Amino acid sequence: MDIENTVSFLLAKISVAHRNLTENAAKAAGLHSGQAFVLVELWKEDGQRQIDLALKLGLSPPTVNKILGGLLENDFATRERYEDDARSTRIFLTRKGREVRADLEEQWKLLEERTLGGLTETEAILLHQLLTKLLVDLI
Amino acid sequence: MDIENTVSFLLAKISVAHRNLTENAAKAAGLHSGQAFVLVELWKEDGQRQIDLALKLGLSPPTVNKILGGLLENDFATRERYEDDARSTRIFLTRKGREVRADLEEQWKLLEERTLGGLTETEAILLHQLLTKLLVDLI
DNA sequence: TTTTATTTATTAGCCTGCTAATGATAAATT
DNA sequence: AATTTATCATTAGCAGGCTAATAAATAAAA
Repeated sequence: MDIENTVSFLLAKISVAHRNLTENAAKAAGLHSGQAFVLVELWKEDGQRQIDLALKLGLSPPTVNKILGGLLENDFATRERYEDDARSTRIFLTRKGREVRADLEEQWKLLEERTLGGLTETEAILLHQLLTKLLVDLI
Repeated sequence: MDIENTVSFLLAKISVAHRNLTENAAKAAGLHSGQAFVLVELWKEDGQRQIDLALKLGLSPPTVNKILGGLLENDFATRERYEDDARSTRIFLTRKGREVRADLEEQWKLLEERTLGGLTETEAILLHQLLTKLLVDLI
């Protein structure tokens, strides 16, 4: 078993390198990468409960909770008690949280170009298809 | 710019999911994932300096330093001063560090099967090629 | 030779992930 | 109705990453 010659090994290496790029992209928009992913989810549907965010993001509730701490602290979102269930809270975007979207999307475009820069168009499409399939399998 | 429809977004999602699987694989061999990657490097060449490990692994020196702390503490490796340069240290495998290899390789094989289980042989090969190219570009 | 610059390891502190454990609330069972 | 079980948010604590800052030693330059 040659560990280094596996897809798993490649994925691990790519993860670290790409995560650094992602962090830079988010930083250029005034965010951290984790905050960016939560915002993407809130842009799709505002006012979600933390547990639903965690489920949709594929993250643990404590992780989401921690990320939300940063978003609240930096005024990208607010937390309100859920009327129908006192255990839950709902997360709402602030104006700042809504307006950072354009900025992040621009930075994400640059990130994508950086990521795929060395591949041909055909390779990029193929990679996208394969990763989509891989993600479905991993979940 | 639809962030969710990018390779970068897919990579981020896959990273989290796959990292959890990797951690489990390492755990089954009595390791943490970071320790596994350092050991892979030491199995190729024993007695390396920390800075060289960091360079080859594509990690920052503090990260390697922290991971080594766990490896030393758990008796997988030892740290010795470098005779020719008092700034450096050399990391050597212990017997335990050498013997855990077979175990990790077995677990890694299972990890790889889990990772690629949903893909055909052709897709797996294609993915391996594309990821190899991607990694080279990202570094 | 003396000074300056570079390199190496390390520490501190942060973000992203996780699991385990708590407390509060809601739901289900008896 | 009372008890038990499940759910949700949160805290604590850990590993894997990072940058910035420090101390010590080497290398380079004056």
